[in-house]
Amino acid sequence: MLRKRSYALADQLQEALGEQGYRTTSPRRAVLQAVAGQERHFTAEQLREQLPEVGRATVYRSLRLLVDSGALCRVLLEDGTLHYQLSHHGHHHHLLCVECGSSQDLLGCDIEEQLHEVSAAHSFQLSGHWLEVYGLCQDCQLQ
Amino acid sequence: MLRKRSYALADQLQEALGEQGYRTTSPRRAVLQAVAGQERHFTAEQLREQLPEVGRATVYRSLRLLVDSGALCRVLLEDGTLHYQLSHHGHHHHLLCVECGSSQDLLGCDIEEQLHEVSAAHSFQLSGHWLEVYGLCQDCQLQ
DNA sequence: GCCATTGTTGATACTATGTCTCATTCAATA
DNA sequence: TATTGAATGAGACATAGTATCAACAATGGC
Repeated sequence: MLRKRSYALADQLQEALGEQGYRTTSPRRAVLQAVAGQERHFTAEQLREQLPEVGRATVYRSLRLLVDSGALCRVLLEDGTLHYQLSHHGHHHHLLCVECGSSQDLLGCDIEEQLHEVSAAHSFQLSGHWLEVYGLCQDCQLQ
Repeated sequence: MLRKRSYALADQLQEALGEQGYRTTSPRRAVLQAVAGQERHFTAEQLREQLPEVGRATVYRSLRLLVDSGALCRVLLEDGTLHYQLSHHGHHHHLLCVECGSSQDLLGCDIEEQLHEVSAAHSFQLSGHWLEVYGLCQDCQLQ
């Protein structure tokens, strides 16, 4: 079931890259499948360990490609390490559980709007921002 | 004038560390003076270049000390590099100019409050967050 | 002022997380 | 199927630190 879903997702990612002129190669396909099979955010090295047959540089290159194309987003954990995560929506933020490592997308919030207002008040022309939110998810609060 | 001010600031930092039981040593004093003399955010390596007589490890150790004591804060630039900056206020955020590298503190904003509300709506118990805002400062908009 | 204690230093090795180079390989397409 | 340029992978290099440990030195008690 999961396997089926992640194959479908890998196909979808592959197709998206194809439309951007990138070739279908077997190392690339292996990376896409591994990425599609992740259940949580992951580090580049974690992914690489799952792909001993793919060169290090290729894993990193593929990750960059996926981030640039919007399929993956980078997530900054509280300890400063950078993780990657499948990105289902456009620009959004994450609620990261510091206990179990799960993450929820933070939706339906108008932080952007408020940032625009406050920036304007400082005569600052906003072009981007980075926001991560840390805490305990519902499950971890009970333990 | 600037020199006088940065000596005074260095003294102040030194004193604060002294109260926490840290010793006054000459390498540490050199780092504090260099930090106090920075006009913008800076990287650890930039600081180290200004202090060829101080060991690398000592520069990094002192920076960590200053961050832990609240005198410095870490700033994440848009390119992913980590900089340090004198911290005048408690917890706050930065408006970082992507053109000239200057930064303003983002004050008088209730992002925290809003994050609490939205987290609650997701049944998430907020414990911390990281926010950086990028754009153009007033001066750079004119050019 | 002198000594003992113990925090601090710095040289160096190591780790983590990438990027770059370049000869080789292989996917797309004509 | 021959061509060609994109993609790969081994390995060097870069960046931003942390760990180790012998030697040093700031502080406090005498």
